[in-house]
Amino acid sequence: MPNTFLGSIMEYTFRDIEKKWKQYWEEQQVYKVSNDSKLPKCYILDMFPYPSGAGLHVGHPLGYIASDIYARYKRLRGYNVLHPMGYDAFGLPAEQYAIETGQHPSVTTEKNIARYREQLDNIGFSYDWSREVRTSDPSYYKWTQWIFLQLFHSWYDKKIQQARPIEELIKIFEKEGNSNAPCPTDSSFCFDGKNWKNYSEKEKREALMHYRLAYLSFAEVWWCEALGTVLANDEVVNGVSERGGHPVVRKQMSQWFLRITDYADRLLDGLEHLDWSEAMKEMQRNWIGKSTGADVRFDIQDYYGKHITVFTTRPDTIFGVSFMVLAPEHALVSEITTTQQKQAVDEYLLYVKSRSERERMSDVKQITGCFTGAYAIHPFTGQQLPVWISEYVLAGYGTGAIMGVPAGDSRDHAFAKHFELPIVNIFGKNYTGEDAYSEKTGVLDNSEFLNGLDLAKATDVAIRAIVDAGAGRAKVNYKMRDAGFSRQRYWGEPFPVVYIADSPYTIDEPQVTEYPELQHLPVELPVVESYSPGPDGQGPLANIKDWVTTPAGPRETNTMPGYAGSSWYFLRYMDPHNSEEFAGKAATEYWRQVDVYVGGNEHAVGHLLYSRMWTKVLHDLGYISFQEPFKKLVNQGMIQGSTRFVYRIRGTNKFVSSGLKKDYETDELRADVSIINGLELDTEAFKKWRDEYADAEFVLEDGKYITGALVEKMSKSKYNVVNPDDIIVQYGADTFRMYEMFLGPIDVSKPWDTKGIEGVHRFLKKLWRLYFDEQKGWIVTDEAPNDQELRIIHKMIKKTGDDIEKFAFNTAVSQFMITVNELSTLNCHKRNILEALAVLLAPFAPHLAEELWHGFGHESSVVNAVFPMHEEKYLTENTKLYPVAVNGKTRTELEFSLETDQSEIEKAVLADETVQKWLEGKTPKKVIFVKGKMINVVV
RNA sequence: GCCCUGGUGGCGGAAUUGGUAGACGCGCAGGACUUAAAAUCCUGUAUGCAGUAAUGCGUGUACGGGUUCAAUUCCCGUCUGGGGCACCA
Repeated sequence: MPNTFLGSIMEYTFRDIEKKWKQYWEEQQVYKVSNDSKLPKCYILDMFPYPSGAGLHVGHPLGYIASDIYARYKRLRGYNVLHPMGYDAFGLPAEQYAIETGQHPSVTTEKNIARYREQLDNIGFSYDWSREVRTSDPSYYKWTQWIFLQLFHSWYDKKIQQARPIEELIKIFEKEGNSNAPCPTDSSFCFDGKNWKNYSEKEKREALMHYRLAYLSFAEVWWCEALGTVLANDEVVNGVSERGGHPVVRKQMSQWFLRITDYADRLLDGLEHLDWSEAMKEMQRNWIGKSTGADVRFDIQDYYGKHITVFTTRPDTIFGVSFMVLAPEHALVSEITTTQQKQAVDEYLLYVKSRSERERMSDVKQITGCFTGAYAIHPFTGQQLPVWISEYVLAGYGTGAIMGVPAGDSRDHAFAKHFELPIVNIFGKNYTGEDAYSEKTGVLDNSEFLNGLDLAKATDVAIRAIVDAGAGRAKVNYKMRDAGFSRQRYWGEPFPVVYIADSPYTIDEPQVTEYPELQHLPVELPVVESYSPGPDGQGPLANIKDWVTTPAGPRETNTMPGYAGSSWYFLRYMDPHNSEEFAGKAATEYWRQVDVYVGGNEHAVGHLLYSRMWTKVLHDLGYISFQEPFKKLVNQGMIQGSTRFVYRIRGTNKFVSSGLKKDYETDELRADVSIINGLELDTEAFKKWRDEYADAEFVLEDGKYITGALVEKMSKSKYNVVNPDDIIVQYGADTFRMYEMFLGPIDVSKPWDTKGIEGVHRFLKKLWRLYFDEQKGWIVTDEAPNDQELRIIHKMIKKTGDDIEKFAFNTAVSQFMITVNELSTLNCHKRNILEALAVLLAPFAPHLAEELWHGFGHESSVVNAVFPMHEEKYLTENTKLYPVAVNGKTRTELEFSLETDQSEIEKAVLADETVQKWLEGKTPKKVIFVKGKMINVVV
């Protein structure tokens, strides 16, 4: 075999090899995917990244490498594989950076993307870059806006559990009002056909707003007076703004919402058929938080016709109520608070305004609240119940009010104890007086007609009684709330909305048609000079008069949130250059769902729920024929950083090695991982690292400076970031890819350790030497393989296939090492074995595999090779060395044929010398024999 | 606080369905080759005790219980690391 393709150097020269084949792939367009193929399809998708200014660190590509291996494997198995990549390019950090540096987000984003691309290309992915999408590209967000229009023009028909066009709802309203399509947010809002016809245009639109899937309503945001802007949760730290530490308060603002709650049941039920981890499904179930119970109405004393409605999952405990608690934001608070209590309530409200929802839920030990002075009336006993407000009741959950049942709920119990409110024991002996009894077993007491009833059965009886008394109804409640869809920001999709007489109209509505210039999609984000917030908490767009002002009326100045563009991007990859539709029907019908979706589990609820909702909406409206976006989901864990510490003797510029630090009073400081080899600090590099350390002195141990180490999140500020580019320069992309996979299971977090990569690199060099000799060059022979060699390669074939299917890449890499070790020991250089090995290697180390593949004389890329088949006959063994245990402890090993039956084995085992010794003359009770596994003698 | 998830040698990790715990790699120690180094190769490496040794016996998968002939694996409780909790993406 000629070895001219490599010149005379016969070492593993990964730099040349990788450069050569990257160029070849590019020239041959081997990763270009067609929508027109007879092959079965497979759609493998990575969660696209937000292109941050910091670039990729070694943690980011973990999932990308895994999906790339899977994608390459599927191609070898004969699939037409769609494996695209793009950028989630809108987001807060770019805008923040713009505020700080004055650079336009589109400029910095462009720069960051170029950097990401360069880093991604380094790693040798098989992406079809001709399909790249960017959410901030007008040709992309045109369709994000278009989907928003569909949401605006649709409502959810509960009867058929499907979204329908809003025109159909208008026809229903004209005919019969809303009796058959009750208002999703306010069941008391009723009208008939006649009412409808008499409504003004404005009233009609307000009524419809209660039904639209994208609608305008009010929500609280963090408002910072000093900065004159709305802040993200992230930007609020310990109750003050992160920038400047200014005070912040919750403030009501007009916001767009998506009516995701209408889809709650379908989002819940749809989980059943998804190939996602149980944990991930469970998180979504908890987020949706479906619970069944009852709405119960309590009249308010001295306020005729006013009542407090509570949602409870425990109507069976209705006789245990001894007080009521409203959320501080509850609309009734201002109405029912008595003059005597007003000051106290106002003070309490002020306190609550500064508290985040998180704090309110977390601080269970700190009990706060305030009496309103008002009383509610128990619907059965007529008893007076004091009405309190407290931060532990959240306005957004249920009805924003609860009935206090101290004997049955631990928070109510703590509240009653703290404020010395009465506790009614309705559980007999089960309630001890110490803690609430929250089990659902036992019998009720002190509960009138429920007395003696089993708790499990009492719920239905109680609900019936509540309904009969006209005091409420059975109710299903969801913890999930509608999704806030407005951001007071610049760097996001503008809404295709204008306000006419203060009412929002989308640009495709008839009222706007007289202004054709307004009807154009996309509504492009205007170029701005400044990113400072607009007046009254509006976003920066409000400052651009030219843009805001249109002949029809002012534009909406909010922009869409980060998840808008990412909720449907997987559809765009199918047909990324389509200018007529978000994606053509032929394309969506061919590619359909994503077969495997790989990404971090931090997206467990947000992104994954919104994508599922958008897919269902597009399905309901007839645009696509499937209703789940991601069939199988694989979550990758994080690669953590390994931070290094140096110890400075207090008040000096002298640093003491880790082992000696106990002798001094020291300060622990982070040092950059790049100037530390293992644990040993390069003291000269350290001096150069920062000016302040230029004349640092060191106290060494054994002539070395040993640093301290800690595993934590990889981040720039912790100086523990490792850049894949550096690793690739030193070891090559193939080593990097295999090492990332070798680190451990894909789904768990593990620390990065640059030292360990040597092992994988050594392995690739060892593999190389099966094919090449340093002096002789290509040494593969046509000699026929023997049985032992065949067994090795077939075991390898089976293991690789099985492991890739399971996403168990770490064990696949181990198996490669075992195989190469075995073949090296056997001095095997046979084509029959090594050609198959090269193909198996292709998904993991594509550059090296391509080199080897061409070494065999192939003209086409290994990407298009065929994955070898394993043959069972090489895998079956006919004898087994059984571990033999006495009373569960392994004492010896005996070899038997797999055909040997139990009685024969028993005989042989009991005759064995070692077994005899451990039996100590006793007769065995029984012998447990598991064929192919083990033998256990029980005495 | 609530929800999800992890905890196995000095380190990353392996272990079909409950069936020989520690595969593979790093690190470390010793050796070969070399003037030397790098590279490469070989040997050993959970731990305690006994033994010159081969080896033998005991302990051991965060901790405490339980089920089982047999538990890293199943059940109950405790401790602890990580992620999410609705405007970071």
